[in-house]
Amino acid sequence: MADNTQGTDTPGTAPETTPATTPVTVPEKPALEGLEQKYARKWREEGTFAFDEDTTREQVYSIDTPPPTASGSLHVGHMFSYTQTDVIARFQRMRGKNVFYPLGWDDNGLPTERRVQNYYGVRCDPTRPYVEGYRPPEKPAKNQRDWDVVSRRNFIELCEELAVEDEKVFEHLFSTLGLSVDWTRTYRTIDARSRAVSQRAFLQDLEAGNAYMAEAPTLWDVTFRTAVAQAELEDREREGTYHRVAFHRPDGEPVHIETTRPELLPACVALVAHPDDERYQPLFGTTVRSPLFDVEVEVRAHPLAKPDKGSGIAMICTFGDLTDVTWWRELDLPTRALIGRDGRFASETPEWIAAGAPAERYAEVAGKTVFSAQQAVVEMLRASGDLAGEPRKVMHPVNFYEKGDKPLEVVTSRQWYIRNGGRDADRREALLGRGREMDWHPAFMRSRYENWIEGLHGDWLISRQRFFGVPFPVWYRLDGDGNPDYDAPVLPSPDQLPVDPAADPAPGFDESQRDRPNGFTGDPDVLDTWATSSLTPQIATGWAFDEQLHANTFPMDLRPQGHDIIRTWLFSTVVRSESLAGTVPWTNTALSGWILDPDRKKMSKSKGNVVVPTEVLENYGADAVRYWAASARLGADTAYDEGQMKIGRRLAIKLLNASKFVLAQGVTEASVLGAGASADVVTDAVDRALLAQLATVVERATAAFRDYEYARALQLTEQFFWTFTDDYVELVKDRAYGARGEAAQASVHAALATTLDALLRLFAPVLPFATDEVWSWWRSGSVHRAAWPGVESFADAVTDADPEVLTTVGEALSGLRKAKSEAKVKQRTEVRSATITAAAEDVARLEAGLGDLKAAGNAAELVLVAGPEGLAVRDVELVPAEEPAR
RNA sequence: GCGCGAUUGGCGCAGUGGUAGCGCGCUUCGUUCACACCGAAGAGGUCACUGGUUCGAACCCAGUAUCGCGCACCA
Repeated sequence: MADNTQGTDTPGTAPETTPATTPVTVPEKPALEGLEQKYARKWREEGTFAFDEDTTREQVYSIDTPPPTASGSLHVGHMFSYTQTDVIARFQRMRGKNVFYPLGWDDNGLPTERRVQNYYGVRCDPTRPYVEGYRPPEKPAKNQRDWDVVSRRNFIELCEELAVEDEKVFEHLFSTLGLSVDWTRTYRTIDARSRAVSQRAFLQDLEAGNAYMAEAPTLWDVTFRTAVAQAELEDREREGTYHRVAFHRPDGEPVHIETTRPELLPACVALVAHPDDERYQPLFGTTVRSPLFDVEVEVRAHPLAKPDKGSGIAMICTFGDLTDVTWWRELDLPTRALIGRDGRFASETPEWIAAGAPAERYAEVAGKTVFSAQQAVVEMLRASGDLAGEPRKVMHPVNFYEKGDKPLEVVTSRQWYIRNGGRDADRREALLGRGREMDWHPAFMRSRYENWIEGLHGDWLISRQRFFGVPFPVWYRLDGDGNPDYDAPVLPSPDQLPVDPAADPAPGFDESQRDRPNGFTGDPDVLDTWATSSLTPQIATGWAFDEQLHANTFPMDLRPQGHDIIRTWLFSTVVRSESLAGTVPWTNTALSGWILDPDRKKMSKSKGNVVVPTEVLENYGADAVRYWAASARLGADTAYDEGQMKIGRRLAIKLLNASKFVLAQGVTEASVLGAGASADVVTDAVDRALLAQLATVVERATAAFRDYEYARALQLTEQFFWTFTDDYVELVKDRAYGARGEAAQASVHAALATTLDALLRLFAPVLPFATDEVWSWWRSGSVHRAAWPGVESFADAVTDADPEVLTTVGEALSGLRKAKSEAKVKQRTEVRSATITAAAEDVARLEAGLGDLKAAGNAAELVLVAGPEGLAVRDVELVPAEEPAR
């Protein structure tokens, strides 16, 4: 990274307003309560996080925020991952970047479709005409059959209407949580612009040959009646039953195969065994006849067949699973498809099954579901004696649609695809290369991306036989018989987008010609939601709508997202950006972990263990919740832990109180080194040590933040903060009160003011509310538009400073406290005398801070002795409680 | 089967070559004028195991085990 550490030299952004010194006003009793509302409103009113359009690409840091499903439920996981992104955004803003931080709402897809249906009591039928000014029923009908049936356009309008309500709830949560998104820049994945971008991108991919239509075997969900893509698959262990079934050689000898899907016997096209399998080598090239249906099939060899599985020879059907598809394709086998889109066997007897007994047997399965057909076939096999032995149960993995609950079938259908490297080595390499171009946080997540690409079976199937979604912007001419011409689709021009081919007539046609011979028909399908979600960088940055904005924000700087959707959202976005722009969509990707239950299981609504985010915010405060989120590294699955929020809350309160103390000393902006005071004021070794430690913390925290290690930056800052309050502040109180003269006091004031100033900035990304509150007590503007701290402003004060002075004096103070603690007396008890032995260099350090040490330890006499041992406080003589202190 | 990650005090975690750290919890003490939504002090760990490299290993290398995840397998 070539970025500078300071960011203050980037003009036009993050202006630091430094008028005359702001008067200091500290509340009597600082508190966190109410800060969220106060500052969320203030930031919005003042446009604190507004993106400045008058900018250049170098000044911008743009974030491709995940659009939450607004119709979904609020979850603590939202607060977790969105906070992690916000912390990064705030850091970049303070470094002087013009942060482009829009937020979208994902309202395109099945969850929204279902919610709109149930909420309004309507159903979508894209063949219905659009009704101007349609209103849904007052109350949704109880029975689904009584629901209103509306056009796709009406359905989308209802969706947008409901989404507005849902989004308010999310926006309120995110706002209370302190997300510094630019609320004037929101989009919806179903709004007109997103649809236009999605359709335009598809058309561009089509023109470039990256999108194409093909008729091919496809994974099919019989419940949703739609094709599904590889990325939507999920393996589930299911019980299956192995059936040992006899095929018959011409000489009458049986060949036994084992199958979990005997019902597919009528769809059998071959048997296959491994080429090296001696048992079956004599059979390769010969034919056998299937039981019951008496269809002649070849015995073939293929290396994918596993000799140790079942009987070592498998029956290939069109299609039982994806392996069947592979064999079918590679061995160039015939197609004998029987299972339809409804998941039932074809009702007509297929032509490859002979009349007579075979056809009569087929009649037993015709029209049946897979389940019923299997029962019928097994019964017939038993009767014919072709079932060898008893079926036995096995557990085996089965492909499911991730949202479905019936196993997927393989059905041949005409679908749209986008090239994603699944069938094309060059493209695969290009996409792997893009993966290496991006910085992954954490880095090891890239292997998931690579695993996925290397395991792709085929191109990305993007058409869905659903009603709601972005329609394909495609029409087909119909010939004189009313058959569509798929080879030369009719396409809209870009300025017509978005279009709905179900409602809008094809260009050059009249609506009256719809579905008429020599007329046209609209493509009935909608795009996979990921086909639109994969374009969030284009949608958010104004691709095709605002070229200036797009040029200033794309490729984006950061994609934050969950690691569970690397294969879907992340990968598909890279695919689209590669084909549309020939570039990575972003240069960094940050993968958030999951929120786990205390028992280490992923939190989910179904388990009934969901915590309501608004209650958590109410109980602990936004800064505390953010502290919990920011304490977890990227990629780390994290237990839901309210204990961590308590710590965050304590830290935020402590920050308010410590700041109050510092400001009560008469410290003002003029005391801050670089802002008013000059370095030569800081004369005391303890003060110089504090600033030296601060310099180290600033440098290390900045480096950590730049590497997206915000949790480490927080930890460094926090640790320093506690040293500051527990040791430094205790040590210097005496001088701060002016007990040892004005020069000594001025030195403390400068150190206190400079440290407070830096701490507020360091904490600002994580604790935006408490820090801005303190900022308002003594500074103008918002800390969130102030520059990230650098060491330059106080570098002169730490030249040759020894940071160990504070550490060593602090250690000695601890020793005195321990003596009092062991004597079970009050910490304020006076020490008449004590001896401190330490290494020679530590004795020198103690001498440098002796005045502070005596004052803080309430010690009259401290004898310092140089020795070979480590630091030790001994011979502590305490003034008894009865004896009044001098 | 391939790949990735984790394994550190009761719990949650940091530490990536130089004398084991933080927070919670626990024990004891203390209402000191920033803070009782507090502070001080303390107890508690052979850093999963085995071997190797090194003057020196929680850290590097090889392997093992357990847990988690991703991908693949699906006859």
